[in-house]
Amino acid sequence: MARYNAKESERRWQAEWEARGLFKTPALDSSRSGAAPKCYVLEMFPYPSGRIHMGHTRNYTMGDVIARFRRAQGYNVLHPMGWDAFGLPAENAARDKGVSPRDWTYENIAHMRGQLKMMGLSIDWSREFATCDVAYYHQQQKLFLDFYKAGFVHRQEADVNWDPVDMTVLANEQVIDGRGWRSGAVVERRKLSQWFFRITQFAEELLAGLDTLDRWPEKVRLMQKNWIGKSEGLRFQFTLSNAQKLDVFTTRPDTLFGASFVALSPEHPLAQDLAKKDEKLAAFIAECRHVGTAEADIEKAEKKGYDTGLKAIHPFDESWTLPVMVANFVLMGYGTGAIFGCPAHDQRDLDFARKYALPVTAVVVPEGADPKTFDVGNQAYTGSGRLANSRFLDGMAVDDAKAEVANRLEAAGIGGRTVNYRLRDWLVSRQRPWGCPIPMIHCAKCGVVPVPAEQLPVKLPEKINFAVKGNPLDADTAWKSTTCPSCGGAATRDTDTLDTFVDSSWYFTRFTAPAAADPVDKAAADYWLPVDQYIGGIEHAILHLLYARYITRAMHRLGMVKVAEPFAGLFTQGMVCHETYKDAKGDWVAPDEVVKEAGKAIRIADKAELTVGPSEKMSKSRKNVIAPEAIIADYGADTIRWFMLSDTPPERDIEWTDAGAEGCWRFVQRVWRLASESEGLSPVGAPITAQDAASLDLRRATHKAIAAVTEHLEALRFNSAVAQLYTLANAIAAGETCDGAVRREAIETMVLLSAPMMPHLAEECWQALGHARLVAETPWPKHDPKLTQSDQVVMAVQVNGKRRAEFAVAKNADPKAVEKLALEQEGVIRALGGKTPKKVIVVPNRIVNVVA
RNA sequence: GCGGGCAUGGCGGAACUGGUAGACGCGCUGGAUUUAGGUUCCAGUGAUGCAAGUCGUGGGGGUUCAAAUCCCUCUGCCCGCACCA
Repeated sequence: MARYNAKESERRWQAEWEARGLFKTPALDSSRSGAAPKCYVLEMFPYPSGRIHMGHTRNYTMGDVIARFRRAQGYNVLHPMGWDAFGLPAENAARDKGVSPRDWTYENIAHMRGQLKMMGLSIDWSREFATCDVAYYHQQQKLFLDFYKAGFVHRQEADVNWDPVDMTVLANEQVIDGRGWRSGAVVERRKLSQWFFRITQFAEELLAGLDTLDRWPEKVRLMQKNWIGKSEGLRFQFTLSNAQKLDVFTTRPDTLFGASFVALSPEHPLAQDLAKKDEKLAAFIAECRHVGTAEADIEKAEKKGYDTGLKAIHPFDESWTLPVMVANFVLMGYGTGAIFGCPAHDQRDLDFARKYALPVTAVVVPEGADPKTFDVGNQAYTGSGRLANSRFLDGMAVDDAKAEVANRLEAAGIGGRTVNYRLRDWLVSRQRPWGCPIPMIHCAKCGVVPVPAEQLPVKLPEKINFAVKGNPLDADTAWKSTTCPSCGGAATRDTDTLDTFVDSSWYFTRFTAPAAADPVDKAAADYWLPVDQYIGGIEHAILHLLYARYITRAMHRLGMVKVAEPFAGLFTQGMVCHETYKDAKGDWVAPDEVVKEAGKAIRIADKAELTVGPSEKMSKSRKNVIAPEAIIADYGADTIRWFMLSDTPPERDIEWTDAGAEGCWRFVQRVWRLASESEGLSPVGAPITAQDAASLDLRRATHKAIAAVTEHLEALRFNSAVAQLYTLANAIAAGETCDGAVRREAIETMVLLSAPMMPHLAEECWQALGHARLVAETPWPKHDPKLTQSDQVVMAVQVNGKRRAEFAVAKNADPKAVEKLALEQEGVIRALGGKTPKKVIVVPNRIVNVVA
C-alpha cells in the first residue's frame, strides 16, 4: 500500500477548497443565516515580521479547529485573517536596508500569506486587510474624529513616558518595570502636548464589564481588575499655615487622629512652587527625579523626605498642626499627589516616621488588645479592630469610623467621598512615521482643527525620508504644510501617528464588513459581534485586550455597535518551547545542528557532546527555533497541526520534540492505512445489521468517540479530543474482523472527527472511502445515545476503602441485589476474613464499599 | 511586599459534580515480519514482592464509608502588580 503523500495531497485539497469557495463567509441575507446560529472565530492577527513561527502555528491551528468544527455543526462561521502592519520593525528595516517600509511590509505579508495558506486554514481570505492599507486607516481616521467630536479624545500637556531608543512616547500600559515594552530601554519623563483617549471615563464600565466575561480566563480578568485599580475613599482639604488649601486622598479616614505628617509628591505643584524659593528643596526634588528614572529598583529605595516648614491644620482641631513634608514615595499620578501620613497603620508612613522621628500613635487596636499598651513596633497594623486615641471615634469599628469622619468632613464642606482609579488616560500620539496619521491640523490662529471629512484620508507620504533627526513626518515640510480648514490660512498637520494598539483595537469589528464606506456597517457588526472565540497569547492580557474593550465600549456609546464587550470567549494559549543546547565554549547551538544519541546531544559537525539546557520559549537569542516551513516540507501541515493539539493542554506551554513530531507523522500514516486498506468494507451507505459482540463493541467505541470528541472540542480540550481519536483508531485496528458496514461506520467516523485537526488527510481518506462530497461539506456526526450507554456496568467492590474485586452487573440493578453480589465476590470474602460487615454502601453503577 | 496559579510514572499528560489513579501519546524492554535501517505487528512498562499482598498523586495533619479531588499547614516552582495612600 502506498504511503500517504502529504505534500501532494495538501496542495491538491487546498486548491479544491479554494475553487469551491467553501470558506467564504455566508452572506447576511442568505437563507442559511436566518436559521443557523453564527460563530465568529478569531485568532489575534499577526504582525507581518516576514515568516510565521511555531507560536503562530499553534494559535492558528487551534482557531482553525474551532472554525471547521463549528462549520461542520452547521454554524455560520466568520473566520478572517489580516495584518497588524504598522510599527517599528518596518521602519528599522527601511533604515537598515534602504527599502520603503510599505514595500517591506507588503512583501512580508505576501510571504506569510503563502505560509499560512500552506497550513490549510479555513479562512475567508476575501476579507483580508492590513492596517497599513489606506482604506483601513482612512476609516480609523474617521473613527478618531468621531471620538473627538464626542469628547472621547483630548489634547493635553503632560509628563509622558519617553522611550529614548524607539524615540517616541509610550502609554502607561506600555511601560514594563520602568522600561519600554518593545525596546527595553529605561523610560524617561518628558513634558509634551499629546493626544489622549479618555479611557478613564470608562474605568467603572470596564471594571464592571469584567464580571460579564464568564468565558474569559479568571487570570486575565483579575489582571485587568488590578490594572484598573479601583479604590474608594475620601478626598478632603487641609488648610495650611500660609492659608493655602491642600487636597489629599485617603482610603483610611478612620485613622485621621493618628496622623503625624502631611506629605507631597516631589512633582506636586505646591512642592514645585516652594522649590522656587528654597534651593535645598529644589535640590531634593531633583534628587528624587533622578532615582525615579535612573533605575527601577524602587524596592530598595529608601524613604526620604524634606520638611517644607509649612504646617497643616488638623481638620478636627485647629490647635493641632502637622508638618508638611515633600516625600519621595508619594506619587503625583495617583489621587491628588498628597497624603496625610498615619505611621501606625501604614508601613511606608511608619518607615518614614521612624526615620524622621515623627510621632507614632496607634488609633486602631485589635479586638481585645489594650489601647494603652498596644504598640506597633516596626510593623504597621493594618488589620481590623476598634478605634482608640481618637476622641469621638473611640470604640467604633473601622468601617463606622470611616463613615463618621466622611460625614463630618462632608458636613463641614471640606471633603467628600470619591473613587480613585489607578488607570490613566491612554496616550495615543507616537512620533513615528509608519503609522496612521492623526487627522488634525494646527493653525496659529484657530488652534487645533480637525481635518474635514472630505479631505480624508490623510495619507502617508509616498516616500519617507529616514535620513533625518527625529520624526521624518515632522521633517517633511511639504507633507506637513497645509491650509487651515477654518480660516484658510497656512497651517501644519499633526505629524504624530496613532499608537498601533489603536489599529488592533477595532480590526475585529472591521472584519465584519471590511469594504464598508464607513468604519462600521451596523447590520454586519450587530450580526457577527461579539467574537465568539478569540485566541491569542497571554502577553496581551492588559494592553491589547483592555484597549479593544475600551474602543468597543466607546463605539457602543456612539451607537456604532450593539455590543459593549467585543470578545465573549477568550482563550490564551501557551508558548511553544524547545530544549536548548550549548557547546563547551558556552555558545548556543541550534537544534538542526544536533543529533540525540543515547540521551546525549551531539553536534553533527564535530561530534562534540553538548550541554542540554531546559526547555524554553523558542527564540533567536537561544537559537532553539524550529521553522514551521521546514516541518511542513518534511511531514506536511497535518502533522504539525496534530502535534500542536496533542498531549499538552492548550493553555500550557508545549515542548517541540522530534520524537513527538515523528509520532504524529506515524499516526497520519496509520489513519491513511486504516481508511485506504478498505478490503471487506461494505459500500457507502450500506445498512448496519450485524449484532455480534465484536461488532457491537466497535459500534460502541465509535459512538463514544463521537460524543467524547464533540464534548472535548466544545470545551477546547484539544489534547483530550486527540486522545479519543487514538482510542478509536486502536478500536478499529482491534476490530479488523468485524462486519464491513460496522467497520465503515467506525472508519468514516474517525475521518470526520479528525477533519478539523487534520483536514487534508481527512479529505484524502474520505475520497478513498468512496465519497464524492468533500469532508468540508459534510455535517458533523451525531452519536446514538443507545450505543454510548451500555446496559451493563462493571462495579468495583472496596473493603474498608481498598479495592478487592469487581463484577459486571445490569445497569441500574437493584442495590440490594448488588450488595448481595458484592458480598459473594471471592476477593471480598478473603478480605473480610470471616468478619461481618458493619455497613455496606452502594453507589449505583459505580462502586460498593463494605465497611467491616 | 501584595495578588493569583501549579505540583500525578522516565517524559507530556488523563481522571465527570469526592467513587476502580495513571486513559492516550512519547520513550523504553522483549518478540515477530522485512534484503538492511527507518516502517509495520504482538506482548510488557508506577514502585516493591516468587506470590497473596503492600506502598503510591510535593511534605505533614484533618473531614469522610471513600480524597489526586474538600479543609488546615509547610515546601518548591511559575505568573502578574509593585512606594496606588
